Amino acid sequence: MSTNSNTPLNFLEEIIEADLASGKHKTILTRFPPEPNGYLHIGHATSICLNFGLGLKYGGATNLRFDDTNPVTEDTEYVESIIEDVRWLGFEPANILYASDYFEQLYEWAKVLIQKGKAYVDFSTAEEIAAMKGTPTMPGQNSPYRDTTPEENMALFEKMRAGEFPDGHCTLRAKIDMASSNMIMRDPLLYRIKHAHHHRTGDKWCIYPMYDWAHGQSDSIEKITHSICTLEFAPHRELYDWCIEQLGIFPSKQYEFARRNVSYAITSKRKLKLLVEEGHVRSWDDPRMPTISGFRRRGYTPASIREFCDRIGLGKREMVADMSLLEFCIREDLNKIALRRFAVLDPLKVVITNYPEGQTEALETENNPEDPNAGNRPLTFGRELWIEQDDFMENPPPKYFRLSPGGMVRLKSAYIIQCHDVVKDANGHITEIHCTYVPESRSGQDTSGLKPKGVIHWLAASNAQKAEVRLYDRLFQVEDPASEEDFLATLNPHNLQVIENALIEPALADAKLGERFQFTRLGYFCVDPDAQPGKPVFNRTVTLKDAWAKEQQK
RNA sequence: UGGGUCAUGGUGUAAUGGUAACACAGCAGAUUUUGGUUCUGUUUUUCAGGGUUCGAGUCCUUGUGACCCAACCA
Repeated sequence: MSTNSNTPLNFLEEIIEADLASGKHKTILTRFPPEPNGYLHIGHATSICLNFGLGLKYGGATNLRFDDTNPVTEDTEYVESIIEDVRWLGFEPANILYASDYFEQLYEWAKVLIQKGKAYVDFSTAEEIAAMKGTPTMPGQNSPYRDTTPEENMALFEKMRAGEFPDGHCTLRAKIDMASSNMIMRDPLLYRIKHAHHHRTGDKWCIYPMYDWAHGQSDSIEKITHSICTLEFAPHRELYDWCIEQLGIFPSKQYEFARRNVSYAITSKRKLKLLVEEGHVRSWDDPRMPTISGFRRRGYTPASIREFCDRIGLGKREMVADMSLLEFCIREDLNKIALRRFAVLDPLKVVITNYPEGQTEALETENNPEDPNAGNRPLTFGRELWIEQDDFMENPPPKYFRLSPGGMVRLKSAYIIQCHDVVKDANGHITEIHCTYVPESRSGQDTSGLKPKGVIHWLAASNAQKAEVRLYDRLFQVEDPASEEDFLATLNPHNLQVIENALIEPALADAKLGERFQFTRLGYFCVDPDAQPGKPVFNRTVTLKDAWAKEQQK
C-alpha cells in the first residue's frame, strides 16, 4: 500500500483518517477472515492486500481469523495453505485466530439474547422456515415457536448443545422482525445442529453458530475497528450492528467494498474445483490457475501482486480489473530484478562456414542491463550455433529485420553474421543455414562499421543443454468466463505448450527452485518444482511485450 | 410490485460547485547490441430528461440500467 501522501485516498482511507482525526480510534485493527474451505485465489489476494495494507499504512495491525463455523466443509489442510499464502504475499498477521476459539463465548452470548427474550428455539423445518420467510415484497409470518418463554428457550437451547436433538431438528433464531424490508432481519438463524467433527474443536460441539452470529462478535472480541467486507454483505450490516448493540459489546463497524475481479480469470470455488477435478489443469497450484499458489508457481512475485492490488483501486461498483495490468506489474518488477539468460525454444542450426572447425572462443554478456551491479557472465562462441526458427525467414515480409538469405544480423554480444546458404531436406524443410561471420564485428571491439538492425540471441552447439520449458497462455479465451453458460467451452486450447527439448545456456542448467530469469527476447521464466538435478524445467511467467508479433497481426 | 449498493474513456481510478485528470490498454515517433526497457506525443470519457447556479461529473428532481438480499453457506 502506497504511503505517498500525494496519491488520492480511497473511500476506506477517508473513513479511517476521519476516525483517527476525530479521536474515535487511536489506532486501527483490521482482519482478513477466510473460511478454511478452499485455496486462496487472486480475489482473496486483493482483500489480503487491502486489509493488511490499511493496517500497515495507518500504523495499526491486521489479524488473520479463520471463519471456521461450518465443520462439514472445513479442514486444516486449507488453514495451512492460507497461512502460507498470506505470508508469501509478504504480510505477517498480528494474530492468527479462529472463530472456533470463541464458541463458548458465543454460546454464552446466545443465552443472554434468550434471557432478553430476543432469541428462541424454533422446531420448524427448513422448508417451513423458508415458507414463513415471506418474499422481498411480502412480509413473513411469525413462527409458532416465537413466543416460547425465555425459561423454556434456555432449557431447549441447553438440550441442543447437549446433543439431545438430531441434526436439523431445531434452530436458535433471533427474534427481530418478520416484516422487515431487509430479509436478513426476518428472525435470522443463529445456531443449527450439526453432529459433525470440527477440525479444531473436535467433537466438543454439535451446535454451530451461523455467520451472522459469529462474525460480528468475533470482530468485537478482537476489537476490530474496521471490518471490511464485500458488497454482498451490506444487508447484513443491520444485523451485525443489532447483535453488537443487544450485547453491549465493543462496537466494531462493517464497511463494504466492491469485489475486485480480474479479466480472463475465474474465482468461483466450485468452478476452480471443476478445472482440477476434470483435469483441465493439473492441480490447484497449476501455473494456469488464478490461485495464489498458481501465481506463485507461475513465477509471479509477491511485490507484483501487491502493486497490482494498489493500482486497481477501490470502489463500490462492480468492476473487472484488466489482466494486462497484472502482466504489466510482473514485467515491471521482473525487468528490474531478473537475470538475463539465453535459451532457444525452437532451434535452427547455423554453421559459420568461415569459422575454424573445432575452435571456440570465450565471450561475455551482461546479466541485466537494468542493473549494473548484476555483473557479467561468460558465453562460448563456435562454428555451430543454434538460433530460433522465428529468427530466420527465407522470404521475409517487409519490416522483418532478422536473418534472411543475404541478410545480416547481430548475434547478441558476439558477431555479425550474414546468411549465404539455406540447406533443405528432401521435403524442402530447412535443416540448417550457412552463414559467414564478420571477424572485426566482435561486441565491444567492433570496427566493422556495420549496423544491422536485428539482434538475436543464440547458443553454441558445443555446450547448449536441454531443458523442458512450459509455455502458458491465458486459461480462457473470453474476458469474463464466469458469465458464460458453459465456462469450460471457453477454455483456451493453447493455454499450455510443453517444449520437451528446448536448449539453454550452461549458466541455466543448475538453476534452483525459486529463481527467476528473463530468457532474452522471449519472456520471464522461473524454475518449476518438477525440475530434477540434470533435468531442468522452466515455466514461462509472462512473455515480453512483442512489437513484432503485433506488427504481424496487421 | 420491498430493501440495499452503484452508474466518469476500451479497463480501472481521481476531480469533495470553478480548465474532466492519472494508470493500464491502443496508436504514432525517438533511443536501443533484447522488435525488451526508457522517453515523447496522441485517440477515446461524465447513463438520460428536467431543474438550481455566473458556473454542475458533483446539488435537487424524474426516469433508465446493473448488481445483491427470500442457504440450517460464508
